[in-house]
This record gives sequence, C-alpha cells and structure tokens, in this order.
Amino acid sequence: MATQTAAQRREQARAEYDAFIKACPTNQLLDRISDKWVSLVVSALAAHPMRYSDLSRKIAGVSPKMLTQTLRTLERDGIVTRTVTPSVPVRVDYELTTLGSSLALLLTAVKDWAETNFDEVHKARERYDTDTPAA
Amino acid sequence: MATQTAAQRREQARAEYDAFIKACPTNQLLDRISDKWVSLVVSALAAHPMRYSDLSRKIAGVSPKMLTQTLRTLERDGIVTRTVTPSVPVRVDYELTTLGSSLALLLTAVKDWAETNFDEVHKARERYDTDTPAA
DNA sequence: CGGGATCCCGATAGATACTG
DNA sequence: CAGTATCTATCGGGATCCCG
Repeated sequence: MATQTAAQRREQARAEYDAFIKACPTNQLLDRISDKWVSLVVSALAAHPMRYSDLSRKIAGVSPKMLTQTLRTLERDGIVTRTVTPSVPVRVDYELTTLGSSLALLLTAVKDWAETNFDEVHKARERYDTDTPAA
Repeated sequence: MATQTAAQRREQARAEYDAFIKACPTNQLLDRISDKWVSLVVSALAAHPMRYSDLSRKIAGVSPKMLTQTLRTLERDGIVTRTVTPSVPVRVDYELTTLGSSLALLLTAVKDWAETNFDEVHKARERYDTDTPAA
C-alpha cells in the first residue's frame, strides 16, 4: 500500500496550497479584480452613479443574472452601494464607495500598463506564432 | 417580422460588444493577469529564474498540464523566456523578460492594494453578512 | 526530466421565462 | 423596473498515460 505516491501527495499538497491561497488577501481580491464584469461595472460607475437598467444598457452584453450577481458581490465587498427608492416603478441606484474608487484607480493602473505594453505583447505573439513551425 | 425584439437585439449587442472586448487591449491583458496560475508563476520567477521542476515544486498544487500551459502562454506573450539545454536529462530554464518584470511590478501594485484594503473589504463582508437577514 | 495527448468531470456563464 | 429561478452548453482544469 505504499501506493500513496504521486497522486496522493499531490492531492495533499493541493489541499494545503488551497488553504494558503484562500488565506491570502491578494488572491482573494485578485479574483474580484480579474472578473470580467467587475472591471466593466466599476469602470462604468467610476464615471457617475447609475441605475440598474443604465448599467444593463451601458455594458450591453451582460445578462441580468450576471449583472445582479456582480453587483451583489461588489456590494458585499463594500465596493458599491445599493440604494433602493420604493417609488411606483422601483428605482435602484448603484454608486462606488470610497473603496470602490480606489479600486477604479487600480484598474486604471492596470489599463495603463495594458495599453503601454500591448504592442510588445502583440509583437511577441506574432513572433512566436511565426517561429513555431507546425506545433 | 417585427419579432426581432429583445432576444435578437441582445444577441447583436453582444456580438458588437464581444468585438469591442476583443479589440480592447486592457481586457486581453486582464485575462493574463487574472489567471490563477499566471500570477503565481510570475511571482515565483520574479525572485529568480527557475527550472520547470522548481516551479512545479514551488507552486505545489499545480498540475503539469496547467504549468506547461501557463508557461506556453506566457512565453507566447513575451513574458518569459524558455531555454532548453539538451543535456542528458533535458534541462529547461524559465526566466522573466523585461516585459515580464514590468508585469511583476504591476502585480506587486495589485498585491499592495489588496493588502491595504483587505481589512476594509473583510469588514464590509461581515457587515453585509450580518445585515442580510435570510437572503 | 520535461513535457504532449486524451478523457472526463464539476463549476459556471448565459439564455429564457417568471415575479414583486 | 429590477431582479429571481431554472436549465443547459461550455469549458477550465485534474488525472492518467505515454513519448523524447
């Protein structure tokens, strides 16, 4: 039964590692930042507060489900505030918190880096694709 | 045929939006940054160049497949260089390029932001989870 | 040692339809 | 208007086997 080799050891390592990852603030927030919709929502709200339907229109391709889900997560994390006005047709406004604004700033930094280095990445890709004979 | 309503308009919007997203450097590179393994690999290599097996050990929970896949992508994007030494047991070294180093810097910025604001996020979460009655 | 190829499964995004 | 519920298709990612 010394068959407890690669596979099992791997699994254990992964378990420990997962715990480590979960505990690590960086990775927790990296998930937020990297989320496809989060960046778009935060960017949209960075300009000015918006209603649900405004966001829905502004972001275009998003399904109601994902939009709500994204907004809920952001609300939970204290990135946005959700304000319900119980008028005849209900009205819900979303806006960035201070924390949300700082996230927007970070996203701007990422955006800047991306725009600055995109050319280089693009060239690298072409070079790679060309050099790679057949794959 | 005015039945071209919600669904179809949505689809078209999504198509346009997808094109927009694809063309946007930010989102392309955001994908790279946000990848779970990319950040770890880049961080690991930021310290010093490493061999495949070193990375495999350092990152622990990664499967060979994902490690290779991640490294290939990074190589293609000009983030890392791959150096093969055809000795008896093959030896492959990976190291960051200049571009890769700048990415490492960006990741550091993200990490700093995460560590700075994690407390606040954490508190926000607790507040939210407490206030939310049943959900 | 450093991978490539293949199979498979669980997670999840998104479409659709319904509700307060 | 602002969601919620459900169902399905897709796909990332792990395990496994094998090659150079």
